[in-house]
Amino acid sequence: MTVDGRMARGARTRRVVLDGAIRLATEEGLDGLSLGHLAEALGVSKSGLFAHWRSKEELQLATIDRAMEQWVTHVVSPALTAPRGVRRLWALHERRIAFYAEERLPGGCFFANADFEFNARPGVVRDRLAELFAQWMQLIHRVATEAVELGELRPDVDVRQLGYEVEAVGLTAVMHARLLSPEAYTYARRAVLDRLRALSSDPGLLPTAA
Amino acid sequence: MTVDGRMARGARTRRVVLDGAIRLATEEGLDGLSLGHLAEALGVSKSGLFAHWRSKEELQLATIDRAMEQWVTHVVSPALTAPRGVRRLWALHERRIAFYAEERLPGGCFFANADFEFNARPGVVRDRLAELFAQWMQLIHRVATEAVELGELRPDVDVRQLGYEVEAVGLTAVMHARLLSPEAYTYARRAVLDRLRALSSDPGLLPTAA
DNA sequence: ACACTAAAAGAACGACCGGTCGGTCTTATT
DNA sequence: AATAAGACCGACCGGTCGTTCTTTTAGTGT
Repeated sequence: MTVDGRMARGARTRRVVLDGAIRLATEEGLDGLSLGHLAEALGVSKSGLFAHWRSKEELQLATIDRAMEQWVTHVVSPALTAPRGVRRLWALHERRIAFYAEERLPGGCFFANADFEFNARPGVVRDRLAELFAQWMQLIHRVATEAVELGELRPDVDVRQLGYEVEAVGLTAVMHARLLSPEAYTYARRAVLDRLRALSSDPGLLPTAA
Repeated sequence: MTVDGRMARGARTRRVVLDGAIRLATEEGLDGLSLGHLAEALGVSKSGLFAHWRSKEELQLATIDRAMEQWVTHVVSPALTAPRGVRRLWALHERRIAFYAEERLPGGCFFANADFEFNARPGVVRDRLAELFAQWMQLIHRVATEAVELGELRPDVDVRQLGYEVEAVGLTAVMHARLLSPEAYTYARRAVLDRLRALSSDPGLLPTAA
């Protein structure tokens, strides 16, 4: 198995550009981001970007997919090491808040920002964001359902309702923390922890305080 | 008391322009909004806008203040007709969700969108948004505190924690409803109603179902 | 009728936008 | 050694951005 050095170089560039695009997009918006700024921030030429993506929209779609890869790496995968059930649901929320609090991205949450930016802008970018959002909610629902099936959450729990609440508390955290007070992270942890403990058949599975 | 027709005309124009700016900003973003688009949508000239605001930033600030007036008119004031206490807190949330569900604005919630757009953009616009956000949270805290003092909410309720949860559930509703499913409004109502009923000394003050 | 004032339009500006083009350099194929 | 392919650049395109300057229009007071 030989590696084509040209292709490898291109792949490396694409990764670097997309990571830069994610960072810049959290600050300027996914659409507000200009190719000139991006190229300048990365020390490449604007036209060089078009060698890898044929339009700004294509670059936006690639950026979204790359951001999801990062999200899976830093949030989803670590959470999946927790045992199935209520502990995994808690881990998912806990990891998300931790990811925000680490401030790995300069402008908060890529998806939260993009979802609010594009929820009223028809087009393929909005559609892709909606699709990934649906997948994310399905993940939450699945993990919650497992907790119910394992008997760790009360059988009358509405997983859609619970999923909405967990998502809402998590989504708000970054913005609230950045615009008003970092205490938001504490509130976000406690809100979900208290809720899950209240719905648990064995609260001992969860930590006592956030 | 005589009215100068010229000034009255100017004031009317300002109101019309700001209302248009609010609507357009929910779709294109408060910064993404261009003066050309705004002028065209209103059937006025771009330069005419500068007769009333000296820069785009000034217009953005005026738009924010006008949006807050609308928010007070449609959400806060109606909610304040409810009796002090837990019913008023519920009314505040209920009115907010209703305002979203009415789809009075074409692009969702002006403040939610703007807060996510500007939370990483230093400047006077961000500062003004943060200030209004703080005031809004203070209103929630005050109404919740009244409910505790009246004995309608359990005395050990942390109003900051509760306020965060109410705000999170409300903030998420529009985006979730628009991007994924209008059921979000139902979840948003039930989440807060269940929470308030659970913390109430007399759940009979609140409706039984959302 | 006239001067005065505020509102609004028109034309133009430099800067920047997304995007195209011809070309160079590097690497792989034959 | 010749050829092809991919990565990347500088120059440039038409168009739009926020902003300014000049002019016209509409309404007020004498």
